[in-house]
Amino acid sequence: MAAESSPFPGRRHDHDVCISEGLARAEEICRVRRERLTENRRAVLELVLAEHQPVGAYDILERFDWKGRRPAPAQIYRALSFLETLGIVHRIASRNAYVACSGPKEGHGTVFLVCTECGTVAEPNGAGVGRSVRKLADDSGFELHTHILEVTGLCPECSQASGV
Amino acid sequence: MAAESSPFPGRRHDHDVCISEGLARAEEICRVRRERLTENRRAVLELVLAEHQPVGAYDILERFDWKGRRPAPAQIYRALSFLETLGIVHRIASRNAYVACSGPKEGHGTVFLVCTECGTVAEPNGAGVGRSVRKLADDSGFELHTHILEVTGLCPECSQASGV
DNA sequence: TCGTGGGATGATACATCATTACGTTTGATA
DNA sequence: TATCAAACGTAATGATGTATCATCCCACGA
Repeated sequence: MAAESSPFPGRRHDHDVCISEGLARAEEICRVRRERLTENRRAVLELVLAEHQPVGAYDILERFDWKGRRPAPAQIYRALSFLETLGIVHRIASRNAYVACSGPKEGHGTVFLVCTECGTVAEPNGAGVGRSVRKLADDSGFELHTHILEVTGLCPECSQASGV
Repeated sequence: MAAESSPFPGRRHDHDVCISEGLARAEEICRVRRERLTENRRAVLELVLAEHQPVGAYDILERFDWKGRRPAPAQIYRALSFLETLGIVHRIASRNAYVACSGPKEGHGTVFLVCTECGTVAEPNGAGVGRSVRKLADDSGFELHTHILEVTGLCPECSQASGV
């Protein structure tokens, strides 16, 4: 049952759906916020959506073939920070890399499970952890603004594979 | 009462004690593990201990005046990673910076409260959060290895100052 | 005391990640 | 269609982190 509610994508999930849903969400958010999902931003988002692993900015740069040209780093970083403000891309600080948000849930963008074997990143529901963090902050007299939790270990599939 | 158990150093705490205790702990750990706290490592540790704020590797490099010479980055990074394996220095990934460990507690090295105003970093007892994280991992079928929680906000003093 | 072997250092170069600056283009809207 | 802010193109630079390899130093055993 844990597996059914697992935030990890199955081995054979239809990844095209992830991509099209991600793009659709981006378009929707832009529509609501009256922002522009330009060609550049959309192209970067597609490259981030292409995998469930975190991607480095320079990886994106290398894969970025836009009408034969290759843009400068600034262009990638501009798109990435825009997508971050939209909340559809998150930065994994411990890896200097970026992942597409797997969907708007509670605790969204605050907890990441990073598999050290296959690199896959999942965003579980962080509500429980969020409560612990608020309690911790209160007890310490700390006025909480944001928190990021990065967990490393083995995803269900790699855990199985490495001999349970 | 929360204030009394606050993990934050008081405004006028005796910082020399922090430094000497930090060095003493490092010596003790090295003695037990049969490692060498060389001049280089000790000097880097002293510079990290000098503040309760995270320090960048290149900040350390600038302040590093060793017999008139200035070492190369690698030397600082080598000392830092050694001190990290000892568990007396932690890396704050979101800031690419390093802080001295405030002491061996439960949940040690996994939760950091970072004040965005004064930069002070505290390590509260992370036991409660640790339990939430384990539960979260279990529910997701994730085999947990490590976790790092970085919380940003205002420390008690800055929170007071900014008008409660 | 002397040799020896492994860990630590010194130094150079390089790799990776991210931002600044500035002129040009584009697109919404008045 | 005139205007202006936002986004882009490009170059340069800054900030952070590693690789490599020769040399040095120290614990330890002969």
